[in-house]
Amino acid sequence: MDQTWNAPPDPQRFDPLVWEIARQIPAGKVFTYGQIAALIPPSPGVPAEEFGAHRARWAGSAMSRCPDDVPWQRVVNSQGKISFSNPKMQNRQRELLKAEGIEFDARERIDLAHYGWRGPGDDWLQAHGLLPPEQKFQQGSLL
DNA sequence: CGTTTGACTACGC
DNA sequence: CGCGTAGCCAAAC
Repeated sequence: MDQTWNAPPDPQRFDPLVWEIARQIPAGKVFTYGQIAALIPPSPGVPAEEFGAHRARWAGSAMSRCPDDVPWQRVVNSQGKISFSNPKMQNRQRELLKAEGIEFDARERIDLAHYGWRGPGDDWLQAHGLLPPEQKFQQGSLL
């Protein structure tokens, strides 16, 4: 539970981008915190290395504050597991995902190879000022 | 005002 | 494959 650095230096820019990307995730698919964050350009003044080291957690932080129209249940961690520590919330997310046709294995894990979303199209990314195709997912090594 | 508590991930055992 | 650790902030109690 050592959370370290919870929020980006520019949540006003970062958070809305996280939410907008999450809104693109289709029902029946899931995306990870790290994958969302990997599409966002580094915050001004933050070294790429440092940004990469914390962005996934920052994405989680942004999701904790997301507007009602964001399908928050479709965002899981890099292991394909639900990231809530609160059991009540874990159940809520699991039920919502099951209702969308997503299956969990015996260890409460989702098979990302099968249910993982491939991400927004390059055209969409470009239109939203996000990372160009050649940099997509390549910043750091996070998922 | 000190403590507790987090929607993460990679990596080493 | 499961479990612990680093990272070392900040808002809510």
